[in-house]
Amino acid sequence: MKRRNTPTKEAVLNLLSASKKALSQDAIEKQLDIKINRATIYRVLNRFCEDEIIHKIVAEDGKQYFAICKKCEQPETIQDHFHFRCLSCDSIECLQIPVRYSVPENYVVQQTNCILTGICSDCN
Amino acid sequence: MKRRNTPTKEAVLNLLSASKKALSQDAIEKQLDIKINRATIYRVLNRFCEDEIIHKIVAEDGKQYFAICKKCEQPETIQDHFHFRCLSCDSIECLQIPVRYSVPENYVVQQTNCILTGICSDCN
DNA sequence: TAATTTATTGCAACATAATCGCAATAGAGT
DNA sequence: ACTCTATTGCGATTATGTTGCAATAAATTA
Repeated sequence: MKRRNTPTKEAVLNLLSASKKALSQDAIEKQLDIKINRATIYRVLNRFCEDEIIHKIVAEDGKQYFAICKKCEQPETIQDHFHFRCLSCDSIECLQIPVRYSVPENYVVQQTNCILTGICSDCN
Repeated sequence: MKRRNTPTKEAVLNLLSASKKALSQDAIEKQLDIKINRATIYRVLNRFCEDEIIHKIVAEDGKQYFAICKKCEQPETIQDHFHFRCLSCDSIECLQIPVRYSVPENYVVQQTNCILTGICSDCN
C-alpha cells in the first residue's frame, strides 16, 4: 500500500520531530494548530510505526506514547533503549541508555518496552 | 484500614500463587471457580499491591497483569526484574533477571516496568 | 450468643483509550 | 481532466479500569 503525503501526516511528524518527549494521541491533538480527528491521528501514528519512522511506548498508565528518537534516526546505534516517565511533569522521554538483558535458553526476544518512572532532572 | 479475610481474597491469592504466570483481571475471573464481580477483583488486586503481596505489570497491550513472584517472597533478592511476554501463548511471566540501568544526573528512579516480548521456550 | 462496627462486595454507571465500518475527500499517476 | 484508491471524519463500538452507593458479612465487643 503506497503512502500519500497529506497535511495531517506532515503536521504530526513535524510535531513529533520538534518534541523532545514522547507524545500521546491527545497531547498531539491538543498541540496541533489544525483540527485532526482522533481516529485519524491514531491511524497516522500507527502507519508511522509500521514504516518505522516512529516507535511506540506503552506506559504504566496503559496509554500509548509515540516518539521519534535516535533509534530511528541512527539505526546503527541504540536499538532498545530505556524510557523515562517523570511523575512530576508527566512526560516520557527516550533515554540514550541501552536495555541490556539475558534470557533463559530458547527464549527469543523480538522487542522491548522498558520504562523507568520517577523524577527527571528538570523537576529535581 | 484493617484487612479482613474473605473467600474472594483467598481465591484470588490462591490462583495467583498457583500460577506461574502473571494474570489479568479477566483471566482471573475466568479461571476462578466462584463468580466474582469485575470491580471486586480489581479492588482485591489493588489492595494486594498496596500490601506488596503481589505486583503489577502493564504490558504493551495496555493491560494490567498481576503476579506473585520472588520479588515479593524474597525481598532481599531481585527487586526490579524483567518480564517476558510470549506472543505465541500470550502469557506474561517474571524472569529472574534484574533490570540494570544508569540514568542521567539528577534523575531519580522510583519504579521500573520492563517487558521483553517474543517467543518463550515452551513455544519454541 | 447477640450486637456493633466497618471492611468488603455486587451492581450500575461512568471515564477513558483505542479501534472499526462506511461514506466522503483528496493525493498521485495517467 | 480523469481514474484509482489511500486517507480522512464521523459515529458507533469495544475494552479496560474506576467509582458511588446500598447491601453484605468479617471481626470485635458486650
